[in-house]
Amino acid sequence: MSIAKKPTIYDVARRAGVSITTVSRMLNTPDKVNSETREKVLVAIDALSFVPKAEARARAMQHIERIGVISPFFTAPSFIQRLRGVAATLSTKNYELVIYTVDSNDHLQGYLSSLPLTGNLDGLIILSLSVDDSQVRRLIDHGLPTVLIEYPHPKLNCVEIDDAEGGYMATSYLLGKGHRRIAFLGDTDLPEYSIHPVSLRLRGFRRALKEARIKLPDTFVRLAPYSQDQTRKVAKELLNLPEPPTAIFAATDFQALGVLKAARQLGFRVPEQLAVIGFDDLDIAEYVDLTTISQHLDESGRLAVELLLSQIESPSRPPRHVKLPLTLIERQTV
Amino acid sequence: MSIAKKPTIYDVARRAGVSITTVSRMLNTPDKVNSETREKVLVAIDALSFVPKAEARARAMQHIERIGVISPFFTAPSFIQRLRGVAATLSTKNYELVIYTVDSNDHLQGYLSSLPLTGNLDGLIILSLSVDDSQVRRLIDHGLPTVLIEYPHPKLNCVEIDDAEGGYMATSYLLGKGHRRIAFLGDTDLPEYSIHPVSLRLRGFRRALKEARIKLPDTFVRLAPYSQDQTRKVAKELLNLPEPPTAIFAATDFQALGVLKAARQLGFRVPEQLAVIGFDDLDIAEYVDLTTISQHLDESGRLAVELLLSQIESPSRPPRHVKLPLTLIERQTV
DNA sequence: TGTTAAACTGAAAGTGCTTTCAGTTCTTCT
DNA sequence: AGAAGAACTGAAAGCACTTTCAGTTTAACA
Repeated sequence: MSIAKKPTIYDVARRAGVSITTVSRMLNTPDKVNSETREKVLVAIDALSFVPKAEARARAMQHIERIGVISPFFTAPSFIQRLRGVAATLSTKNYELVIYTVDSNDHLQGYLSSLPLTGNLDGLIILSLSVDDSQVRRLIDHGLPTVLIEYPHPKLNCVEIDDAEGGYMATSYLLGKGHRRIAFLGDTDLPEYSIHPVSLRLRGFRRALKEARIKLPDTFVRLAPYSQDQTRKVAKELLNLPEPPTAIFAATDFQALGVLKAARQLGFRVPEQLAVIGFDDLDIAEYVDLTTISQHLDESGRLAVELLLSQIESPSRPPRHVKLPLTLIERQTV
Repeated sequence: MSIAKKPTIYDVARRAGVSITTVSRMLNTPDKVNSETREKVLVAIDALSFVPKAEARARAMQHIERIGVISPFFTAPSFIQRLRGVAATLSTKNYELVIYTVDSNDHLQGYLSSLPLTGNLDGLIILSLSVDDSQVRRLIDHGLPTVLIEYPHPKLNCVEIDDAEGGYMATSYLLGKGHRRIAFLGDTDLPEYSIHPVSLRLRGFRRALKEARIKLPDTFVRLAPYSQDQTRKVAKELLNLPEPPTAIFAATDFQALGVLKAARQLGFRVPEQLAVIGFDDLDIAEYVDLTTISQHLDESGRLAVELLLSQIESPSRPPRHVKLPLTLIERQTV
């Protein structure tokens, strides 16, 4: 063994008979180099067992091309669909996507305090999680561009959803179809700290009924844990009431599915005997012909990435808040 | 207020009224700097809350364990469910999860050549993508522990699915229920390079029929692009045949959904007039009561992570191949 | 007071890599 | 065959620091 000098791209370039530029390109944007050249370089790299020095790279690159997403542990399909929008947009941009899933507030806390410091993120997207003022301060102080989805904050970029309006829309639609006995089925997965989207949807629901001067029996507002079984159980209770509702507004599509199944099992015909409207417009909604409020989940992810990138480019830009329009998707369950 | 740029030693030097050299020395060999100067520099550093960039990054990079997942651009729900298994398992392990989505073979090629070098990865999971020998060689040469899901390779750890067997199981089940006119509906999303899982499922299907001495009309094997519309269209063609099948084996749950919808639209009662069996056992399958072959998608992700971690711990261990058992889930569509 | 060595300091030359920009080659279309 | 473009490639200019080396100061001593 001779003097073990670490090979650099210069060595690789010389050996491969190309310029260092080409070697670098081969490493970073391989699709922009001819496959023959690529092969040559690869051979040289392997022969020298060359490893690019991370530190030098970091220096030369003004940004690291990594963006992080903090998401609740993704069992909920809506998170995934948002994430898909993020991934789709990012994949064309040559950014690395790092996923941090959190299952508790503590966990989130932890990420929020360490992530800005380690400094190897160009930007951060926080999905369906609420952050408090002090955490926001830290993010801003450390200059980590951030965008929030679903739980807005005045000092940061946000993609907001007008949940109350959505609840109002759904309810008005049901009202317009002549329903007067309308029930609400939401979930109980309440984050203790901030306003839960489902609560806002309920608020919109209440407002619509109030404006239509329809009194709402207490028994018509039900919350069930976010699971199929529980939802089905509660839906059945609703349908077994002496005077059951003629329509149910489920706060999420996922729960609408539970309602639909309960209805089927109890022999209610949809939409003739029971109308069901959901909220989200998950992929599944289309398969099961669920009428729902679309909140353009994929789009929200896309938008978040765009906000983030533009913030990364011009860090001094004031934060933007974008509210995605909600759309009523008429299908077969109302 | 906006603190845009991170400070560099130039900023510190200017502020302290010294040269960058001095700042650097102050940082690295403080004892070689006059204590007054030292004080000045220190003040400037604090004022700007300066952190040497590259160093911070290098440090951060060293201590964080990262594992990467290369996945086809995830529109298919099955990828997502596998990914979920990966994320779930990793979240307890204090690893960073980096996602690379690819949309073409070139793209994959690119990642495979650069990731082992610049990726800074401790391990790699390749999801539903086939890699050729030379790429495998490189992964091994560079000592990047890797596990493959769905497309196996002898030299690497793999989580395999016995697709042919699954096709056989599904078909036998249908046969057992008395069906004799059984059609197959697969997708056409064939990767040019290797054996497509759907082809294997078809193979199992054919074998089961052959063993039962049932002749299979050519019209009963259909391929549709992986989309709801297309699938529905093809399913309808099948059902509009003069002698339509009494059962359809859909190569994926996603397509089974299309079949179900087509059946509903054409007024076929399921399972009385048409039995449908899928493959995958997506979450949705349960909601729609689809009878299907479960390939334990979440579990495959979990397993992959475990194989990977154990390989990271003992790099010299020979590659393992694990075949997850398939399970027939009886629900309401057969 | 003049020397001289010790203690500092800053300009400039690396460090290993990325990226811009202009030039070269290869296609394709007319 | 020629023109217009697309696809590649390399020279050179960074990036954020570290290090060398040639000065300046300062201190100390005769």
